[in-house]
Amino acid sequence: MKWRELDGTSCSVARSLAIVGDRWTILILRNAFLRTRRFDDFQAQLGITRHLLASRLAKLVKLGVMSKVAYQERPPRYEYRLTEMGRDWYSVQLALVAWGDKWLAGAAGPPLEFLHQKCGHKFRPVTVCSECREPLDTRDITPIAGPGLRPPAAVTP
Amino acid sequence: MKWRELDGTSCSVARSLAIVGDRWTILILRNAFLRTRRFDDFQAQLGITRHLLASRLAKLVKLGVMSKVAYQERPPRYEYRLTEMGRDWYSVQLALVAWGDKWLAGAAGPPLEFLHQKCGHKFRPVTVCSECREPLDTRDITPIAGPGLRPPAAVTP
DNA sequence: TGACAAGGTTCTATTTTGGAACTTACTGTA
DNA sequence: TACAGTAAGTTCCAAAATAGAACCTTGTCA
Repeated sequence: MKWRELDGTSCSVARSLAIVGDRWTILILRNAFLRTRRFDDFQAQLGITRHLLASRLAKLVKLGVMSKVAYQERPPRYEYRLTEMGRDWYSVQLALVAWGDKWLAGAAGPPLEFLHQKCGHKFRPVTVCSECREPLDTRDITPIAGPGLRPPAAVTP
Repeated sequence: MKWRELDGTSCSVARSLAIVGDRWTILILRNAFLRTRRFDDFQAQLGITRHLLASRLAKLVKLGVMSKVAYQERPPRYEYRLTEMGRDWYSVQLALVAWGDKWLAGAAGPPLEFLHQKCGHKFRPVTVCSECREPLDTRDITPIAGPGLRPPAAVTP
């Protein structure tokens, strides 16, 4: 299977990956959350080649995850900002950070911690059920067919 | 920057990506959560080439995300199961599914829905603060240096 | 006039994938 | 005994993506 066939599958994981499924894209978003906005800043911070950066940013803009906004007219200069869709990616990033902190940080502890302004505490993100607010565990969850499911269901669930 | 340099960086996103940062790996884990365990089943369900599947499974085993267990002796046959580290990946997958469902499912609705056995309801995963249990919003969160932070902090946060 | 800046594009070499066929070690059937 | 089948890989070559560096464009500033 080629990658461009992925977003046609009937699976939200696959469809998400068709957009953000390469590592550079995820790192670009990470830095966008840390307030990076300009081409040269992304390039310097990430060490990505300019060629790939241009193509990834264009893709993110095309798909609505970021928007390209002129911040001056002469000469024309642009910056890249997260859209609402892009800001919403934050929950995935938090989950990714939590996983890395738990399993990969080792004895040194996590490289970054997070402060929740609303309550003033350092926190970990916890994924809970929208209905009962209990933390979710794999074994308590049963996937069922949704309205958008297309066959072949068993092949690409 | 080459990919093998990534896991040396002082960032949990980058370190996580060094393990699960390609699309096939994430799809392998997706199917593992749907109870796939054997080489040929992964291959048939995903349409991945056998070559890549072998290399990705080997990597997941080496890094402790999955384990390779013999399920018969003669002839020797193996299956791949999620370890605790692998099962813990589920929160990331849930976040990914939720993002895809929200932004990519379109009018048809999500392809899969999830039932929470504990409360009996269909649910969405919600990411909340471990301290105050309020849902997290990007703008309420401030990253601060953690114990595992190594310079250059500004370059690869 | 020349140096500098931001935001790209173009070029080639290297690395990674995709696709298909082949291998190994056994089992079950004719 | 020969032959087909199964699970889990490995090998090979062609096609696609990435890395690294240089170059281009439009403008400002000294």
